[in-house]
Amino acid sequence: MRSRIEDVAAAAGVSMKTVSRVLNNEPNVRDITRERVMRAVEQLQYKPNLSARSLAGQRSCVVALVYNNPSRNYLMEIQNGMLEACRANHYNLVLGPVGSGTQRAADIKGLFEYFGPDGVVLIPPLTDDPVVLAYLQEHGVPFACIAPREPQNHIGVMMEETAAVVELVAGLIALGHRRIGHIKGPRAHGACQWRYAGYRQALRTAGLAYDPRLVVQGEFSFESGMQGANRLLDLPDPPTAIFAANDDMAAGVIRAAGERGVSVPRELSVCGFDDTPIASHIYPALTTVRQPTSEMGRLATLELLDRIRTPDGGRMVHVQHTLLFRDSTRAPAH
Amino acid sequence: MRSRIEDVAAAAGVSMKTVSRVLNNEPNVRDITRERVMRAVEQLQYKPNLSARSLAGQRSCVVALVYNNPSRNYLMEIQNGMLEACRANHYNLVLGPVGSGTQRAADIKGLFEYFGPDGVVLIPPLTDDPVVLAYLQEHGVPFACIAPREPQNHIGVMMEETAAVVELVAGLIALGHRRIGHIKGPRAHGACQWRYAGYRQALRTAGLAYDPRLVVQGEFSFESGMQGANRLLDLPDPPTAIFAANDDMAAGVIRAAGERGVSVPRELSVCGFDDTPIASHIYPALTTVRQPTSEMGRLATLELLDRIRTPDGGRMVHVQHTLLFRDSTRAPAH
DNA sequence: TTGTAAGCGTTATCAG
DNA sequence: CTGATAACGCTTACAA
Repeated sequence: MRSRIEDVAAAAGVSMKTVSRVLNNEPNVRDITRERVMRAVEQLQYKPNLSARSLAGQRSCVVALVYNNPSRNYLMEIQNGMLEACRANHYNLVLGPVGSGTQRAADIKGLFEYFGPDGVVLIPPLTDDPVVLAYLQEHGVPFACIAPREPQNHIGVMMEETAAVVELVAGLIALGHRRIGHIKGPRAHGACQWRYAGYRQALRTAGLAYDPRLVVQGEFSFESGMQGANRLLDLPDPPTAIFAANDDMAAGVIRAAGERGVSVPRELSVCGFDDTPIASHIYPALTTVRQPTSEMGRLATLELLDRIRTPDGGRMVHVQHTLLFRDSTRAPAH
Repeated sequence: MRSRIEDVAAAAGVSMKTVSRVLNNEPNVRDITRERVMRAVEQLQYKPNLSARSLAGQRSCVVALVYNNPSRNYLMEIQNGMLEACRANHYNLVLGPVGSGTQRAADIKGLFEYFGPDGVVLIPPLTDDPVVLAYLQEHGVPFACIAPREPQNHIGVMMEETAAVVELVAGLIALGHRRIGHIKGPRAHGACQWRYAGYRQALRTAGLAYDPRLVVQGEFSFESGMQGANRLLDLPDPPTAIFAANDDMAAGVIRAAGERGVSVPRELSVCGFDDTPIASHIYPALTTVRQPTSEMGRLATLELLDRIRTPDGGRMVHVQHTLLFRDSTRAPAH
């Protein structure tokens, strides 16, 4: 049979409460006592019963990852990072997919009624969702945001996306490109505004005029990348380079170019954002920006746990990007 | 405050135990009583407390997905399917990544000590892992397998992979291909033996000789697909078509061909297996076999829950494959 | 610094 | 068929 806290107490010659104090890192225990308890825990291979702990402690020891439509790869990376942080802190991770439209309010309500997570991590595009944010704030649920549009109001993790894109587009300009197209991400994603801002800023810095015809709206999907590319390449004066706001769309651009007989990178340079596996698996390999996504999941969870444990704990952490110039970009033809 | 079972009992004018009986679909409750209780549950918006239930009921209401190194897309699909089945049955899903080598025994032990899942779903390559299977059997833990090498001994889900590959390779032969290469998946994956068997069977049926030089070992990775393709294309008499045991390797084949100036599908036909997103996002789009992966996760979970609830419950479910002939295959050049 | 006793919200036992 | 009462293993008062 599995050992209980009572057995540990007996073995260490102390009371249950003292064992509980040691296990929860509470103060007011002498070091000697603490050690004695730890030894008993070791010997008996004691593992706390999570259900009992939750029931008595009126907390769930659960954090939820709440999401809606993210790219599978992105979600998987975030999830892995969160899992790591959860395990290290004896928390459990619950997945909280929510539907769209009116469904999402009901879904998040159900998640809380059922699992009662002690806190929540939000990823785009839900990071900026007013319905979800309102629910969490009203119910006083601690939450951490990944890549929110308004970082100053929240705790969580972010990357300087604008700066990253400025560097990326400046790289294209340095190669000699003067007409650079952009395929935007969906409006609901706050991050896409940062990426668009970086595109414009890079042009401005280089003294290049902004041509609105070179900017088209995408939806982050491969197909929307193809459509966007076709629109841009149909222009009387088409761009020599296209920056798509994510890798899936950039892959769509490469595919569309291939189908039109436009050679990448000889006749068209393409770059994306995220460095998902597809970026290095398509031909030619994609120039893109790498986010430390898994690390962002881990850090967001850490900040969330901080906030859970202390009312004003947690802050907005910044992580670094990495530019990856690969085979899909080159100096323009002439 | 959240309503408890006691409140429901009071509202319905019955005892707590009777409410519990109704909630757990236990027998020995009159229909009238049952209805009365249900109405009270509705009115009070009663939701059971999971921790209390686990503590008292000596079960965790948790099923674990135990995995090791699968493709991210595959894992994500399985996970989604499991999540659906778990939610529908008021079970919680816990992710159980395990390391390799000696680590995996410790990891799975830790998973059980910590979460005590009521059952486990195994996916390749862990489905066939003797260490993991031994642990589960010794501890009497119910488990379901996805795509196991020895389906007759387990409950879970499988697809007729051999038959699928026979159809696929027969398709290549029908196009006129006579020298067809194969890049195998890792040995630890039982499924790869089925795929290899299908390749050989299709050749045999068509009366084509088996040439061992046309079969190379891969590791399911994009890179190993590139390596395998290079080895096959370096042969004095290279194949006109290559069947890679999964899509990532097939994508690697296309990339390697591109880098050598070999045109796909004009000079080389390529096909994969799984229909992951990359299959439709690379250029040319990949001919492949679709598995209903998410559905497999869902079905495996249902069989597992059946087995958890009744000692001999659960069986090996078969699911259908779908052949997808796309742009990466064509009749050979001459 | 430590211990005692009373819950936490269910399910299981066993009696009606 | 139904109900009172004792677990389940832990934490939180409160006492010492």
